[in-house]
Amino acid sequence: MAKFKLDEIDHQILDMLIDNTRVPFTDIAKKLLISAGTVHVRVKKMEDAGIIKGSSLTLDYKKLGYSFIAYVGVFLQNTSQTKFVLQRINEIPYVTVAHVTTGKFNIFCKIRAKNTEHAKDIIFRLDDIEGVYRTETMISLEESINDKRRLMHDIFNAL
Amino acid sequence: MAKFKLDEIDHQILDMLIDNTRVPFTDIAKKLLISAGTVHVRVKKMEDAGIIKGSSLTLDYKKLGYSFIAYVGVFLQNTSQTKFVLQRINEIPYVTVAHVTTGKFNIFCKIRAKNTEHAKDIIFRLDDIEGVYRTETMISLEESINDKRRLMHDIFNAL
DNA sequence: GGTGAAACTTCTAATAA
DNA sequence: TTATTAGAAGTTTCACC
Repeated sequence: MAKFKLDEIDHQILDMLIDNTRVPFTDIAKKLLISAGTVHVRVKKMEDAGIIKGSSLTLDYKKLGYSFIAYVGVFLQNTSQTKFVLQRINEIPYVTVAHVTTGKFNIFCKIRAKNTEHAKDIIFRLDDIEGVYRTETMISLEESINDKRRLMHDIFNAL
Repeated sequence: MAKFKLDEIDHQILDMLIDNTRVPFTDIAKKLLISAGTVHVRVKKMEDAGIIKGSSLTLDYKKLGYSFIAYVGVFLQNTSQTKFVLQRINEIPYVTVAHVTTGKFNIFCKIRAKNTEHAKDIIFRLDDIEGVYRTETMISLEESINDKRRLMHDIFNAL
């Protein structure tokens, strides 16, 4: 795959879309003083290149009754089981993301649950996976998400 | 704020939008055998209720040159400094999310960097924050993101 | 609540520059 | 590559169930 080079216009388009994917292309065009057709072509190109992988809603999980977040470090009996255990972990929908990591833990994952009771069930389920030696849980008392826009701004200035 | 109750139609609408926020309301309407106007009204209601907080692009950070992910546990000299340190941490755009946690660390955050060199700079910057005693880094060797759709499916069936 | 149609806005692809 | 254009498609409102 050829390396895709984004220019300033592309950056600005992404910048406008990153916080609201439903911004009309005509609005973007007006702001950037280009035509809506150009916006369309460029977005399509970025999609084709895989830079834009998709779009998603940001939901308020608290309002949906899922206010519990924790990180769970997983110790394996043997690192050769990593792939297998990772697959089992990914079968649990309440695990939002899992990482194979260096350092203390072999696998490290984030879970989203209704409450402590529910979290307990999820953690027990993780503990029960064949090859898992033990787990260690860190409960999130407060989550502070950084604006994607700021990272993007930095990415663009650094590129 | 009055508790907002989602019904089956709302779930289905969210289910269609969660993976692609630009799905036309007319498509959703057709699939759910309702009118496009109804879809519009319901989405607006969920936005007003704050269930839908926004929408965002999913970008391929690797393709943008940011292939390094790590989790950094932060030890504070004193927990009274939590708020202050959290604010300093959030000023770093490469920190995508930070949590105040129970357990080993006081604060726990995820960083996204270009490479190890860049990550080093970020971690040093974290170390340099006033009130930070020391940090502990776990490098992600492999990230496996779980489909939001699956969590949502479970949330809806549980509600 | 929901509908369906009208009025308005946006998208998209073809063509031209 | 980008702009223009025009028909297709989507959004949004509103009178009426």
